[in-house]
Amino acid sequence: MDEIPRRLTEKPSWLLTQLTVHARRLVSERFAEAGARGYHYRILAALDEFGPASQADLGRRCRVDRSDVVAAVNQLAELGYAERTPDPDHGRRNIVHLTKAGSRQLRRMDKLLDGVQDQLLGKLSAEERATLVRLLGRVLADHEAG
Amino acid sequence: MDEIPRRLTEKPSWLLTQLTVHARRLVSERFAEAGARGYHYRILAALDEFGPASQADLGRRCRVDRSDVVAAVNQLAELGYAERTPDPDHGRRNIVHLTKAGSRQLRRMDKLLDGVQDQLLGKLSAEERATLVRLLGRVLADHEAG
DNA sequence: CAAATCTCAGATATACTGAGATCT
DNA sequence: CAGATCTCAGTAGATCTGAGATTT
Repeated sequence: MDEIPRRLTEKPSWLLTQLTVHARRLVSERFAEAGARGYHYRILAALDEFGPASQADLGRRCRVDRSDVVAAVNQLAELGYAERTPDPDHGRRNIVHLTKAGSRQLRRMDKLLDGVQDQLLGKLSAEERATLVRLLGRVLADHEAG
Repeated sequence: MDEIPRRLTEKPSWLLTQLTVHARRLVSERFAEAGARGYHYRILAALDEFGPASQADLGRRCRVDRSDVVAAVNQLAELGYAERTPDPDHGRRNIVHLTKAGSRQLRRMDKLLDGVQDQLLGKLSAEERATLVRLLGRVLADHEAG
């Protein structure tokens, strides 16, 4: 395996981007088996945890652009995992809600993702994994806040 | 700030991809000030540490696709940061080497990146930063190896 | 013929921007 | 009018694929 320049391997920004490449590949390969995409999981997760919501809310919660929520909800609706109904209190707004098939699909994706996290974190101990998740979570929270 | 579904915030793959979004933005904004791109830094770093190399070697060392090395070296050559000369021992192969201006540009980018790491890791202590870099490095090494 | 190299042309998924139409 | 929403069309950067030409 070719040696990577030290300037890169010492920098958190490089480590993050490179690891993300691996993570994305693992995730999208698994999801592809279930005919799903990353955006689908995000949106299904938000619908499951917070209940029916407008597309704008879904986008804000899942960090998905307003524009991409449209396409993702279209796909979820075609697959029968979500339904879009007009909001009676607001003509322009839609209310998106989870179907039973959508719940099942979410649980299916949960299992696929559990496997991915194991593949991803490889040989880290349970304690090291927890530390990593805690540190990443704190850094992300700092950026989300400020 | 809208609440993120727990399913997401608990998963390392989500944390990595979201943090990478922030990291990339910080890096590319800084690099843009110097008229540079991420691939430029990778390649300049490899040239500096390992000396002149073929484009194929550069690609392997920097994890840049063969196809994108071509474009990046074109740009570096136009900017006067690298030179491409045919390999006398191998007709098809080029040898890329760093110019003095390239060395200076690399050091300039080093300084920009130092600032980025501080912005990126925000409020983590020195010890926490070291832990994070160590854990990320181990995970990445596992994937690179296997 | 196999294997490595360089190059181009195009695809992909994620993220984003601008604009327009609709509604409160 | 401001402000939120939905939608479309298009852009941008990073990564990768396929193919062809060249050379060992």
